[in-house]
Amino acid sequence: MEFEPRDQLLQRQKKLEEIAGLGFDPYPHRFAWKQTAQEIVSAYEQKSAAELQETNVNVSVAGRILTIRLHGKAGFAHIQGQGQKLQIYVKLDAVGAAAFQLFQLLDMGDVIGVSGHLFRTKTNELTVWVEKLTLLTKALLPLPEKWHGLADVEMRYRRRYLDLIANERVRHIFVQRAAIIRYIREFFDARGYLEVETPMMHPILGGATARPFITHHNTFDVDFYMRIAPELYLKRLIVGGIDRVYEINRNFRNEGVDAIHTPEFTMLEFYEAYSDYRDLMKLTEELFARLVKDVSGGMKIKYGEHELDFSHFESLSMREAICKFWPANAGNAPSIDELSTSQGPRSIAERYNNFARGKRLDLIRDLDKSSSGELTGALFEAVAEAHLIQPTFIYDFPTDISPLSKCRKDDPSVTERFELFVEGMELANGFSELNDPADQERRFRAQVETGGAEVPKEVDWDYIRALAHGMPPTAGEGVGIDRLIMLLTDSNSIREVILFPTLRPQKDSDIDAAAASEETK
RNA sequence: AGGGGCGUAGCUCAGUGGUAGAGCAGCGGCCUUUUAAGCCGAAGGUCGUGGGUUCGAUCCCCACCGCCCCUACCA
Repeated sequence: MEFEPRDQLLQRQKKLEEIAGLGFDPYPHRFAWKQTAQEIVSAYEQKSAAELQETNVNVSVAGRILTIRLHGKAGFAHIQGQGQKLQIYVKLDAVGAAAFQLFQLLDMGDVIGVSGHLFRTKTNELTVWVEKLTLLTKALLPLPEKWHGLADVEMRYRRRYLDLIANERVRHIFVQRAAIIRYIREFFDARGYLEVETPMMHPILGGATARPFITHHNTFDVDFYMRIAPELYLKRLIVGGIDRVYEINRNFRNEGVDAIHTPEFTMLEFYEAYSDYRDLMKLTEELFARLVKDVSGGMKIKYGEHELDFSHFESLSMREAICKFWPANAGNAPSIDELSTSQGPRSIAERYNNFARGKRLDLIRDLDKSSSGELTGALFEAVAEAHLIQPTFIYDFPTDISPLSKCRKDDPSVTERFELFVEGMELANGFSELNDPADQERRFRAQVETGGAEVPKEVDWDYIRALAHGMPPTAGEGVGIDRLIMLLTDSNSIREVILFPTLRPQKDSDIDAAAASEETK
């Protein structure tokens, strides 16, 4: 072991030997606790000093020492178990000479168990009057600073264990994350959905447009793609008669990393037979409203500077959104009719680019190479997306950017597809699933011809075959769980809601030193 | 990928073209109801790495490494 701070490590190793020398086991195997700190606090925090004295509540509780205040022949400490802090009072007279000697050798970070009774101090803090003190684990490295906690963002992510000990909010976020996901499961289970797990390693790319991670299977001697979406497998299950199905699991996309993107992220995907995208919009509104209520108690949540109101969801077609948020001074505002013509989006994009050049905004690129559907999508992103702060459904996505969605009967240039935006962030994407195998084959072929790293190299014939066996009319949706949790926990980065976010692997001094000591063995 | 910012003691942070400081943690001592405990004492640093400018660089310049923010791609 060659960790920093070297002097404190050595000091603690010395104490460890002293403790062992006194006959105490520094790493015992178990501790017969009777209560958690949480149980003690919730049961007795309302009890007065007199009540505690009368009932003489005996407790046995374990936790990590966060602070120590030694006063000669007595001392206070706070221990923390399951996120709950609890003060203990250790007095020479009460624990005896040997245990007090042990107490004096303890450091912040050590894990201990204490038995005794509850009382209140002069300042009325609920405290354990320790009668028996047991060391449960000696910590050889110190905790971060007790008042400011751990602030260095990089170290918070790399050594999440310290972040969790030092920063209460971090623990709370992951408790909430678990509760939110549990709630989602209950929501779908109650509606007759079956939760499944489908492959993470795919022989053919599909279900989304994204650059994949590629891995290799030795025995088969073939490459697999880490999945970018479970979509095509879940729809095979719809063909197989699992009429309501969902999966909550990781997707992997080999793309940019920023506040709302990370290479592995958690996605909820769900599919229900005999419904269409309108049904899913209703379901989505209900799910989100319930989650918000569960977390906040009301229909509103605070996110950064904004107050987000989930009691009402705005709803706009993509073309409407472009018209609505068309910037002033950007020339003639487009109309729905103009956007619906075959050359409309192109001339509108030109108008936008002329405006953007003057404002030094980013241009819509590849005007000549793009289809009118692609340009409509690009216009939406350029003009409207950032304005969608309050919960807003955008629907009627262009067909050529929606290869898995059903077209509208009255307008084949758009599909029965929607996305939910909050805080300018895409949170959900759902549509009436394309179930015409011939149409699906045409669109897959078109994709393969287009080419590109984010597009499948071959047609997924087994998926087409599944559709040929008949997939009932079905609606399906994906929800970015991490982003949802960002919103519900008022977190400004996706890395705040992922326990061990993907970071560049480190060559830190600790690792180097450890490696060095490995070599010298 | 482009632009901006940051990197100083184990942690949280000051600071300066003349080789560096505080608080906490750690160490020695005092203290039997403290709570960011207190008091006394001592210790702790190749100022991210490598170049350059300079009599002299932690500070100015360049490159690199890492992280953060914004923009672009993407969910």
